[in-house]
Amino acid sequence: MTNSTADSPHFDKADLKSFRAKLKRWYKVSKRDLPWRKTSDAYRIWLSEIMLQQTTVAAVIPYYERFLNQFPSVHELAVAPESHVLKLWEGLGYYSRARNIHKTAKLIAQEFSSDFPQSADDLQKLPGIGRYTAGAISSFAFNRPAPIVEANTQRLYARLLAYEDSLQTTLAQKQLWNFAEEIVPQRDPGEFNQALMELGSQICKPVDPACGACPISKFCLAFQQGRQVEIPRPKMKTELTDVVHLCVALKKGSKYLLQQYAEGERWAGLWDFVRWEQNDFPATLQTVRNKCDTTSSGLFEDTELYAREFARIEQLLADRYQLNAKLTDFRLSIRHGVTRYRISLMCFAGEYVKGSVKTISTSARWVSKSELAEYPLSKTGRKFAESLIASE
DNA sequence: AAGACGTGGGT
DNA sequence: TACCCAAGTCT
Repeated sequence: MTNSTADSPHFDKADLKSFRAKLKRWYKVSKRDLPWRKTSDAYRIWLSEIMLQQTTVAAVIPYYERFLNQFPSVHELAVAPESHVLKLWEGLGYYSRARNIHKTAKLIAQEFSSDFPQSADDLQKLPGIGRYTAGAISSFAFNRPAPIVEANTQRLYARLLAYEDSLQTTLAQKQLWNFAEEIVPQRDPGEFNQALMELGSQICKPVDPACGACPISKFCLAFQQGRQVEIPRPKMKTELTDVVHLCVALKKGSKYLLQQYAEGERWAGLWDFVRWEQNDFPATLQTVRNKCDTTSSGLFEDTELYAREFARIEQLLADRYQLNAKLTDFRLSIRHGVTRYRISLMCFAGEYVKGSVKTISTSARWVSKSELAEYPLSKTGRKFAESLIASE
């Protein structure tokens, strides 16, 4: 092997052959028994790859099973309404994946008579399929010798090459893809690629890599130099921004007001109670929240505090949506992170009085308690809904 | 080309 | 607690 800045091949022929053989032998006995490894059905491979984007295996498995149960083939998926797809995706995150997988299913059913393209280049033209996913489907399902680079293999390649520079640059990515291209075999490329990923996740871990158990450590430049813990270089960390959201479950009779997030908004396609960002959050409410976080008893006795704060939220609702309501309850405070935001969400409940709900959203609906279960809600929306249902 | 996009688990 | 990370893609 040569150093990481060189563009010449990193393995000679003999090394490469030995590398592949050792990796293969290791994978045969070490591979995990995962649902999507029991099939070569392109539809199932595709679904698993989309679900696994930025998502852990443990989180995916139950979603994968449920999804397949509901949509056994691309046809069933293609003819389903988008809301059903989103409902099955609820809680998994990155919901554009669900919208794209549906879009692509329709394309494949209609334009390709339900047959998946086999080449990585053609696959990559489809919504939600980038270079990695295209290579994965092409190699796993069709045994085409397409290279792959994702989190596990990226780390593995970087260590094999003792790649010192940041991996986030265009140049680094290009070099990693070149390396992947060099090592992928003509014979059993799918198994080879999966073996690389498995090795990356089980042995060549981000922290505390198990080099002692690694079948290919003798080819690893980082290991030879004792630098496997410092390679790859850690990513630059991004600052978190604190934001505050207010959320109100407005009730008219026995129905709650729900709105659907629009295209381009966070949680697009999902539904939630009336909810908005309110960063000039009154300090007094901050106090309420803190009290709620630390103790629940005693909080609800302070009726005066509540009367004052409810009035404030009612005013915000009126100003913002020309919607009149009578708040009755401070239900819960939820904190959660979304990428680079840390959201403090305060959830209130109350009775609708008057005003047009169209001012909230063009797709606002009054929904009964039982119907609530059928709508795809955001994570926090679901928590809130559960707490409302529990106390009814 | 940097930033947006969600959530849960591990340390 | 706070921070890091996970089978990326899109704009």
